[in-house]
Amino acid sequence: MTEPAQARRIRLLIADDEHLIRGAMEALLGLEPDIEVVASADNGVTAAELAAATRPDICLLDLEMPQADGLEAAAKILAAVNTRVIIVTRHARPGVLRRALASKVSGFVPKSTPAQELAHVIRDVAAGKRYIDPDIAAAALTAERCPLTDRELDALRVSRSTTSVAQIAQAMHLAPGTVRNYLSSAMMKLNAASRHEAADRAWQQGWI
Amino acid sequence: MTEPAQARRIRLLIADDEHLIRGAMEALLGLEPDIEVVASADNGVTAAELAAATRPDICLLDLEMPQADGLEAAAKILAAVNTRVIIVTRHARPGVLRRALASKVSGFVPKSTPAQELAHVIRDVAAGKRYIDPDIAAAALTAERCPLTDRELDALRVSRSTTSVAQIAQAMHLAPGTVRNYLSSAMMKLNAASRHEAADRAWQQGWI
DNA sequence: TTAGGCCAATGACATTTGTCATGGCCCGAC
DNA sequence: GTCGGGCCATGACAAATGTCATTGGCCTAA
Repeated sequence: MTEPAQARRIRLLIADDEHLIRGAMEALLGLEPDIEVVASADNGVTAAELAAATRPDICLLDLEMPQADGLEAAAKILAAVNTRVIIVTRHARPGVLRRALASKVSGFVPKSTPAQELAHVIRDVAAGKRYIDPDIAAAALTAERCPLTDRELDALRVSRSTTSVAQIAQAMHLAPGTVRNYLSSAMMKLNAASRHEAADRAWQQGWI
Repeated sequence: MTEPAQARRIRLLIADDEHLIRGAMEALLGLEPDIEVVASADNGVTAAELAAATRPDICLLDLEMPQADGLEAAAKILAAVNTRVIIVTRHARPGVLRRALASKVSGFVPKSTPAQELAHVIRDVAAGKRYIDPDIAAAALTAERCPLTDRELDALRVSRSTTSVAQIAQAMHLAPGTVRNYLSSAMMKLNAASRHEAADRAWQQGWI
């Protein structure tokens, strides 16, 4: 072999909207001898563009980002580029992990992970393994599966950004009464006392 | 002088609830020759305890922390220890800056600050200066002053954590109708269509 | 084919909200 | 002093909200 082990470094893309954190991760991970940061973005859209342009081995995506969140970006990237995705998140809502895994994400870690361990995870994933933070996995497994129907989820989603039932109905092209029914049944299933509470709860669980 | 300039390093306390970020800041700032990280905490209460124990020159406090947030911790620390406080925050709500300055905080920066610049800020503050992020300052100055009365703010505060007016009324020891009036007038002043919207808006502005 | 689930809609209903008019209290201006 | 004006508090009223029962179309699995 003419090529030492060092020569084939892990090419890494980092996406996080907070400059301080992104910079810190770049600096700390760049310090590792076998990791090379080849791109960094502050939102999901440019992350996808840069991934297409630089074809990194691993993409480290923050879940909470403007324009396109980590999951949307992951979907776009994985469809276009042969790479692996690790999602980093602040609040690990159980349902999100389920959706992340469904879209072929390879790693899922909270921001409470020490940088040292994050480097380990990156190496593991680069080697073809998967890594899911044990706490998040446990939470996702103990968490009950979503009891809501598609339209109920839709209604809750829309209700998060609107005030009146009339607006929700208009946005969904439905009769107001129908919307109230969906919201009502969702509230019953989640035993919430108002649609806001229901929407909150569904969001906390990562269902919307 | 037998003591070189290097010998008197800036003693720094870091408090942030996210391990990844805290670790990154410790590592990056500790790399600076004139800065020494002497303590780190993951919540406001232990931050205050450590500040009392280690008496750092500068305390770098995240605004969003469990147990006690950055402002509460700052108040406790400044009352007990002769030190300076820099607040780091994710979402810079205008009103919070006002309150921070009222409690003698010396610096206020968003998490979008590059680490390099953060080091500058630390040095400036250590030298007795103040530093306020220009964007946040501008937002705080252009932001209208709170038009709400004390009771209205109380009602909004409580309404964030309760569902029904009846509960709010009980918590405030008022008749339900009175509470609805406060909420109503607050909604009018903030032209919101529901109390949740009003409470959200007031929170966004940093009034509660 | 039949039963069951989801979707969509409607009408009646009790409750909860938000709005409004009103009155007492205190304080500063004239 | 007394006259507004702001804040606090209340109850009455109309509108929006959530609940419930019911209907029908559609699709899927047994």
